[in-house]
Amino acid sequence: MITSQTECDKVTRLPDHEPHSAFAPHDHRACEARVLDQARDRLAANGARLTPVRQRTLEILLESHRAMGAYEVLDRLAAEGFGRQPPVAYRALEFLVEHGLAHRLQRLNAFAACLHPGHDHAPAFLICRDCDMLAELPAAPVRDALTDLAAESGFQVERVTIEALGLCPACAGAARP
Amino acid sequence: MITSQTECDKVTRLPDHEPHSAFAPHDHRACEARVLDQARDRLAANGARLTPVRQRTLEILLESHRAMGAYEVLDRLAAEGFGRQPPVAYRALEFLVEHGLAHRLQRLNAFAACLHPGHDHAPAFLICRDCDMLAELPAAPVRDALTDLAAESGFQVERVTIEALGLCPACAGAARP
DNA sequence: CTTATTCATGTTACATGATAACAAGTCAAA
DNA sequence: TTTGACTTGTTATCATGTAACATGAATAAG
Ligand SMILES: [Zn+2]
Ligand SMILES: [Zn+2]
Ligand SMILES: [Zn+2]
Ligand SMILES: [Zn+2]
Repeated sequence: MITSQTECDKVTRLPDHEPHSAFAPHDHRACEARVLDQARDRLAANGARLTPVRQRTLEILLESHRAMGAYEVLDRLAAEGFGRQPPVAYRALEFLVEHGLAHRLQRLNAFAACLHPGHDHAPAFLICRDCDMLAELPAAPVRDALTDLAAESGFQVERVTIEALGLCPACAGAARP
Repeated sequence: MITSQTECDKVTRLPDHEPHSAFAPHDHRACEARVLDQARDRLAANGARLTPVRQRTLEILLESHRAMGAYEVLDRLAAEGFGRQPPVAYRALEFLVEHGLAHRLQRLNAFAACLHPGHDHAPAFLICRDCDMLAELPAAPVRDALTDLAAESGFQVERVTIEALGLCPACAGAARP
């Protein structure tokens, strides 16, 4: 494990790194390219290799702001000539998660590309129950509230999972016009 | 679905309902009996039936302050003469969750008895990575922090999962003497 | 350059988690 | 007492996740 739970969270104030929420309309090509670049930098810094399967896995995750199941990823990889057995996908996904390039969504048993891989972070997730879109949120305030509460009973928090299910702006608007 | 996300959270200030954290040493027999009683009351109020499988499932969950996998519960049920097929356990567990008598732990793919079933609530969970013990925490402050953050991007939060992994007081003490 | 070592990729086989669909039994209201 | 809702059980199948092992590629020593 290389990433740390300590989150930067300055990221939301740096337009270059986090220009908008995933929910806001945006140039997604640029979004993909930017993340891929940052990912490459980060791996180089860590001395880890972005091999073809790994890169392709990241690209597949990056195609949309949605979480994908491991088998969905595997089907894509297999169709492109990579191995067709589960460990192929799980290993690539695990690698990406370990290096902070993807997140695992516990509620969904699924994975999603990290949108600001330049920073170690443990974000909160907003998952739209209607369109499956996903956004990362700087979780520091939320996490701190939890860590404080836990400390009252002597519990030492190490890793936190914060996932919200609900309606994204678009779907909320469509439901109630 | 009968339970609501709206949490009472007054519960921690009512010694009768939440005398102590699950981590603190306590008379667990009394703990079990109290929860079982409250569960009965609640089901009666809802017009739902606590059938033998359901009661036994709840009792099994209540034996420890740990989360149990569905198949672990199933093995126990089967050994006591109930059905030995997965739906037997999943249905009982689903019933308990629907009526606010048990929680599902997303990180663990497991279930745990609710410790204060007298109130609708969506607590945060503290999970000890060493001894697997589990505690419920009133999550209102944490949840509110998240709901506010989400609102800034126009997202409407409906359900929230908050689970922390770390060390309980006992295990933290043992690790660093 | 060659060999040793590590890391990456692929496989098979299996373990664990979850649900669909159907049959039979139970219970209470009409 | 019959109806209809609910409960329990089954079989069968799907979904998710790993262990263990063999082969191949990249890197590091020698
Ligand atoms: Zn984008
Ligand atoms: Zn949506
Ligand atoms: Zn107890
Ligand atoms: Zn512990």
